[in-house]
Amino acid sequence: MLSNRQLLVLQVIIDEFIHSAQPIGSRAISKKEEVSFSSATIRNEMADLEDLGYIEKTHSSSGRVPSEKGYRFYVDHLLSPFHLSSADLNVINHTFEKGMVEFEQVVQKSAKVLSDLTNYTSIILGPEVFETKLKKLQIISLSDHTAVAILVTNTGHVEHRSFSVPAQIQPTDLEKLVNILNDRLVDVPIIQLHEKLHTEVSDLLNTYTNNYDTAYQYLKAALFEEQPVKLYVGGKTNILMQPEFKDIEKIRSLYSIIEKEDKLADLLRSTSDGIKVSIGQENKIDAMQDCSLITATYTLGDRQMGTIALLGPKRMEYSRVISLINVLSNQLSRTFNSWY
Amino acid sequence: MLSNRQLLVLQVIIDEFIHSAQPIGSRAISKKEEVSFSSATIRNEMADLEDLGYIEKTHSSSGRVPSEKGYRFYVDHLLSPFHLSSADLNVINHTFEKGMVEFEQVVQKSAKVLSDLTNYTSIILGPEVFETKLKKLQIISLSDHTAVAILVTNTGHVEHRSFSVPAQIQPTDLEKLVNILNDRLVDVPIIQLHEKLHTEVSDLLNTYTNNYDTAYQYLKAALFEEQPVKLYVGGKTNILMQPEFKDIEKIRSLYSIIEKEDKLADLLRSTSDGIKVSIGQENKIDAMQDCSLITATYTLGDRQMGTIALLGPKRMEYSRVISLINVLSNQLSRTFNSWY
DNA sequence: ATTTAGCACTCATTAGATAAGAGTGCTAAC
DNA sequence: GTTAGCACTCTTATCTAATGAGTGCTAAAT
Repeated sequence: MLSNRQLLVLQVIIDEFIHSAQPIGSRAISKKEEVSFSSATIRNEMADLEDLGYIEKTHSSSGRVPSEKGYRFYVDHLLSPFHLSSADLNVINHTFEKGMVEFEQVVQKSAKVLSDLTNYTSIILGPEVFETKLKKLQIISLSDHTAVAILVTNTGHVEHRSFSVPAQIQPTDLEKLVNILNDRLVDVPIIQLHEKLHTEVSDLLNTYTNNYDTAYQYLKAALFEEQPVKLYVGGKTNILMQPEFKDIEKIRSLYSIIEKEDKLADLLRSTSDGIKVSIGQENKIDAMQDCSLITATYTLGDRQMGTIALLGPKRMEYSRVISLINVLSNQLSRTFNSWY
Repeated sequence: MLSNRQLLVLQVIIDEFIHSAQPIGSRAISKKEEVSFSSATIRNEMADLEDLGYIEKTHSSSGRVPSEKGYRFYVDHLLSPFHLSSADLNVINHTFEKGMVEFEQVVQKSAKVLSDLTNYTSIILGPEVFETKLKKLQIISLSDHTAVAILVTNTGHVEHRSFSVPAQIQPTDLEKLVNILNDRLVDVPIIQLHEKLHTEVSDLLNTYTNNYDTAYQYLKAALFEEQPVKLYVGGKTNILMQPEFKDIEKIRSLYSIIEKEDKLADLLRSTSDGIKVSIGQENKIDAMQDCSLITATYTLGDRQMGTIALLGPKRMEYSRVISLINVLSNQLSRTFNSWY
């Protein structure tokens, strides 16, 4: 169990290091006004903290740097609730106050705000389509052999896909097909669409000429095959500002992860409720071993809807960042809930 | 006027430098099999080439490096037609052979192919909407106070925007409005849409109740206000591989340009027909002073439709890259033309 | 009149050597 | 328990050769 003085010393070291990115020496600590002990005393405490694994030296006579265990302890026990500046709150509120009515827009702006305010890289996943239902399905012929299929959800999301129409299918066939599908599928949750298509609709279609069947195959391929991940990344270049990433090799490996959207999406999707902080090695992904990832979920009703995350160096402004993410994920939840 | 031998020396220097990124010395040149002179002779020629401004030293006793004037001369006069490897051609053909039917898809894939094959950063602008016409306009009510407007062009492009519907407007109002608009505007080129809306339609609408007018204002705002630039960038991280960008500061300033899509779009839009190479200072943009930008246009009929570009270090594989861009822009033109 | 061999000279890069400074760990005194 | 004092360690910066790649020039060879 750490003594109060050890807690204080650890706190000061981490706070200072977060700002300076430089190893912290005993003298620097003893000079802080909340500390009233000599540097020699601090040195003794530091030696103990090092033995316990909370801090490290970069070389035998250097100041101390937080270890991952140190960060972990800091995040779990030393984080005082942070008072966001009214400037920060203003920026966020200002973003949300103009009436946005589209998922994408809201999420994209959120990602931007978050990365701008923190100077880290923001990643937002979702929203997932649990509650979204089919509002309308439509096929519009463009020419004899091409058409575009459009799917609209009750959330205002529009999915579309062009496809080429085989010669044996008439535009009227497509029209009838769409009518049938609309009859049957409107208000069906998107997530069940695939299943419903198989069970209910294909029977129905089989009673008609086989033209419908082919047309249906095409339509299915066009609209439902790939549900691309919706991932929004903001402030990619902020990484370049961090002194811990002055090494091009590190940047490269980190960027190559960020570009792999599906990997990243899986990572965020696996998050459970609430705010979670992964520090360094706690991250499964190799290239993130020098990073911290903070994730929070936003919800619609009691349903988890998506994840909002921030990627930065281990030396993160945890306190402020967690508050910001908190505010923002709540704001997201509130906004989406207000729509339905 | 340069002698044949000077041309040869210049060519070898640039070719070598493009591959090694290292200053080229006289001995290395004299060893090349196409060169049959001693290093001393080469040195004399190099001194002349330097006086003429085609090559430079990095310091007083270093080998030579091409100057921008040298690159310019190389591109203008020394570029032998490059035989693309069949591997390269295969990759490109393979990309285009599966029946893609959507602008976006084609352009996106092209950007990816181009950056993958070259290891530079590809930027594709467009396609512009000269020839595209309105195919269908639609408004779908999502709830009492929100709706989504969808615009479909004859090219299969779908534009959509959610908006909130003021209380005084009824869903039926919207329906009527859309019917009127569809009657009048289908097959009107997108580019004239704005104008036509003002001249023809607003008169028409004014004869009805003013509800239409408000609804129309909303619709206009939702659909036509901002025509976002369609810019596709591939291989952003390839920049990190280039030895000339080992300086974080340079990377940062270059990325900050790439992120400013509108600036970039303006840059590409200003391109005239054919292939154009901008080397270093020839680029207007400060952050690109160490880069070369190669642009080509693709066309629909005789109409310039968009621009395809490649951004890399001045030390670019001009020959190969230009051939690739050529093939790809032709392929783009061919694909689009085959659709209409 | 070219071309080339030879050589002095320049400059970047590297390695070692030294000095300064920051910070520690330990001991002994308070 | 706390602190002053001091030896010790390691980093960083600066300096000095030493090395080597490459040039420019001169004089000889073709």
